[in-house]
Amino acid sequence: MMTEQTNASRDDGRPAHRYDASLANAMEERWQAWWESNDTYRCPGPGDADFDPSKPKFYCLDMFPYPSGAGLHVGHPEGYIATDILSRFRRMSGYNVLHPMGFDAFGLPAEQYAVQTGVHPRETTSKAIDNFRRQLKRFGFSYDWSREFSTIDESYYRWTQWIWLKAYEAYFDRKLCKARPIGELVDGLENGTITAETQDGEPLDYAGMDAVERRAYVDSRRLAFLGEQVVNWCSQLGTVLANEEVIDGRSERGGHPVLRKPLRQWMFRITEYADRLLEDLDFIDWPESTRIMQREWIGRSEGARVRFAVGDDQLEVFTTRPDTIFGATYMVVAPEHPLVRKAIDAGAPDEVAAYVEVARNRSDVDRMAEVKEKTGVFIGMHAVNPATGASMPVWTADYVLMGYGTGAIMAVPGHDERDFEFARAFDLPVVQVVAPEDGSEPGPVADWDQALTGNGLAVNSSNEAIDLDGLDTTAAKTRSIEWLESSGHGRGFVNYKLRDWLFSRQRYWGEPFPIVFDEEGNHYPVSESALPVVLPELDDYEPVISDEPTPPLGKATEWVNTTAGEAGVDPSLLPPDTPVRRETNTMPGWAGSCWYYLRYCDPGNTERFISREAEAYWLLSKRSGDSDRVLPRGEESFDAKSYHLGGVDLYMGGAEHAVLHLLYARFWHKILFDLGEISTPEPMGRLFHQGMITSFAFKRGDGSLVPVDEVDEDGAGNHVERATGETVEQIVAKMSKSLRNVVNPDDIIAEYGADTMRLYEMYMGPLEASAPWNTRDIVGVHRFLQRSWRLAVDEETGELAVRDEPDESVERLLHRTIAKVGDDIERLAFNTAIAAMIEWVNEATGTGVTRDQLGRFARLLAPFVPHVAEEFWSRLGNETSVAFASWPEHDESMLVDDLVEIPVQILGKLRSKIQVSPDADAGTMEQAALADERIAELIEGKTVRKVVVVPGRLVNIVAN
RNA sequence: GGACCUGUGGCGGAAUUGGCAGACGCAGCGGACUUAAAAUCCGCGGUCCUUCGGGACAUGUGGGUUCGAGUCCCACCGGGUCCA
Repeated sequence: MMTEQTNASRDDGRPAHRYDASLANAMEERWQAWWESNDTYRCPGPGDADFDPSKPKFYCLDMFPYPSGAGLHVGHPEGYIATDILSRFRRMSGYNVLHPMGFDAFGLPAEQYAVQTGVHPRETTSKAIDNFRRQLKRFGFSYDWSREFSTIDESYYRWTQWIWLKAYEAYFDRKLCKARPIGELVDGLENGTITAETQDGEPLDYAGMDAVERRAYVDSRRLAFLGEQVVNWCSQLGTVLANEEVIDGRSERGGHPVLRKPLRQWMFRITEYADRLLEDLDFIDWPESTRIMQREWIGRSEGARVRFAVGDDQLEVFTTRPDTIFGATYMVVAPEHPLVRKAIDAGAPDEVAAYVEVARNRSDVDRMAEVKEKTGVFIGMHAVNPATGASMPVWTADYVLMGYGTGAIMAVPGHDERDFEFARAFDLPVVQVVAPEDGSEPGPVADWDQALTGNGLAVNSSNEAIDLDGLDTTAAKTRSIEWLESSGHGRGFVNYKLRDWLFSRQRYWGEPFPIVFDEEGNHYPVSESALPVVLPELDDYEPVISDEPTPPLGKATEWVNTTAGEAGVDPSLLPPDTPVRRETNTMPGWAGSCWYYLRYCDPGNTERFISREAEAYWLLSKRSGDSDRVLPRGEESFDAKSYHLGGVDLYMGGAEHAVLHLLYARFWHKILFDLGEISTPEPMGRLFHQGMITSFAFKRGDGSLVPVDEVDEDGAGNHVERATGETVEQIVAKMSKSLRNVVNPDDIIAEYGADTMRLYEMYMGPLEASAPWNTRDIVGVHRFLQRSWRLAVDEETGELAVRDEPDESVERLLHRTIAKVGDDIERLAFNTAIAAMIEWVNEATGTGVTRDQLGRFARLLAPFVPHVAEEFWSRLGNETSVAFASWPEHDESMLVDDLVEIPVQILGKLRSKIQVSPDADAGTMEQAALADERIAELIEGKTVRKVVVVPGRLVNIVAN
């Protein structure tokens, strides 16, 4: 099948056929070309002539990369190598393996780079993609490149727009707890089966609304809706940012200041899905840490909303402790709260306005942090506590955030730590309304040095209408909510930290929204048949730096100002000649990555975003057995007992996406599931985060960093800065340009070959752990490949060199190795799998192997080092790729030795060893142990109190 | 401040269920081959003591459970991540 490899031309005196960098590189490139010309890794799916539906499926997905101009660094491929090993292993075990790759190419960095260089982002992006693809291919990954796409492809973002339209044309039915077409809401409202309500669940009078109000109401219920929100406007980036993208009051990317201002923006009603996003976390095989992060992000808390009278106004608060309402002694509102503005307008002291001005410029993080000094100011108003009738002062303080709950709290200083500290700082009254559960006596409140925050029994909590005294906290909460509801002072309420998802960006390099506005400002969808709405060409895509958001797409005036017919609005919605303005915002960078895993199943489909057949095959997996593929679709509820919730069998990627990307993708997936477009409620059944590859860096005595290439190591293991001769401390740090400790995979491959590089990254340690890159160590796995090569090939002649009869112990160990490597791959424990193969090669070195043994070894190697494996496989006379050879079998009886060595302990300390048959019973082992010469000597004159025997493991004699 | 993860030779790490701690690799040392070196092959290798049989101490520190603890429990110290 392939021509013979030779290195005969070299003149360095080394054997002509030694496995070294030049031989590895030549061989790897030769096999990569062969795979490409034979479509070796093309993966047929439903609808393809050569698709075999009888095989089980395995969908193995990497988080696709954002192709930066800098190219790959050695940290990138770690996860890709791991998934490639598992994909190859599954392929050899008889699975249809879907293992795709593509590029997440819209987004801010490309646009910023384009603005800097003046080159169109499409050009720079496609160059970066070409470079990434070249680098990835050089690793010999078994991706089906025929399925590759980028999120910037029109044939892809057409469907991104289509999915957005689906959300636009849907609402969330709170009774069914799922998305339904918006038409069902309109019908229900018209015939009275659905009651209109606010976002917070307060009823609205739909019948009493005029046509404009009705339209506004229905529009407000869409899953993708236009909301007026206080947004994070970053004038330097020229865009608004999601809360998640703002850290410490600055943009996550670039660290530019962010201004808060109200703006009409496209939003996603992700809050409606809060409970389902929370509940389904229990059923997916994800790292616990990631599920915890998502739970905390969603931040569900049960409690009550309570209304307090403030003069003629009402002040509504959210509290998780409605049972402590009798202990509320003052109120606190966020500095941004409308009541503060009102107080200032009504002539509050100047210090109120001054305080608001200062607080406004502090970041949420600073404000939430436990600071020594509590700050705040009385705004000159009083609220009435509905439980006690007491008049309570209203303060404003920055420890209350406008973004959480209602931006106002009732302060219960006796039972809340921050309220307590605030009350002490400003000499506000403290009242005890909860007694400790254990019956202890906390003494008079004046002597307390901290709040009593735990659960307990209610005290001092009764009036004519309600008596909580003696109830435990849980019962008191329930009782107090009943009273709030019956008395009209409030109601039970579940609050979430999760906010609705701001989905508009004032950027050029993103997906346009398929929507237009008429002259009254009403919005109309572009019909499906008119998709995609293509991003117009612009000569000048620079953002307008201004405090007023001005999307660059506004500059494409001919594109923006069009007619309904031209834009593709359904004529039944709007006459074709109606003048309309296109939406000039674009979608954020997250959009394309929300559903790309679906598209890989059927990337060329022009009729649907994914065919139902492809989706059913690749995404729906039963918990056991694979024959029955009937879909639980339609009105039936999803049967979580029979099916995995998610379709992707393994999703590999960094933990930095634990919340945003993974939450957004789950949300989109659930919308599509509710609308019957796909058949699983979760996108990713199993998630795994590979660790980070770090790098050594060096620190001077004063803490400053020394570039890695300016440090030498002396013989004694000390590190010395070359320029000064001073000893520096070695530390482990993230790879970064400034530390000059970045390693480029191209260099490593040139020096050792891709197989060695793959092996090294997997041998560094457990996949989930971070480990420092150490180029010095690579030679170890390279030598392993050299020894493996020498087992098979005569280094002088290049001929296959095998023996005729197998060596007994080499054969025995090979069976063990096959068993261990298979097990280890299943557990993603590639480091120990490699160690096992090294042990076998060391055992066989000097002894030699047979053709048959080499064939099995080649198949063991195939997932890890596909090029070397393919070479061995081919030299053994096989015509087809080792990628589809079956995984070698092992004989269980070969795993058992005739005799095993058993440690014998006295009082838990190792004293001797005995040889017994592996299935020896406890009695036999005890006898053998006591009969052992050395043991007999040691227990001489002592009483044997007990003998612990673990058959096959050890004997422990308790004697004294 | 809280939650979770983590700590094993000079270094990366192994020990899958409580059962011989340190697999495998790097670096180091010794030997073979070589005029020499590289490469390769073989061997040694936690620390301390030793009469060379072995013994004592060892998985961040201190306690506990157990015949037996790197592994389980409690407290503390250091590192990391997330939340506040």
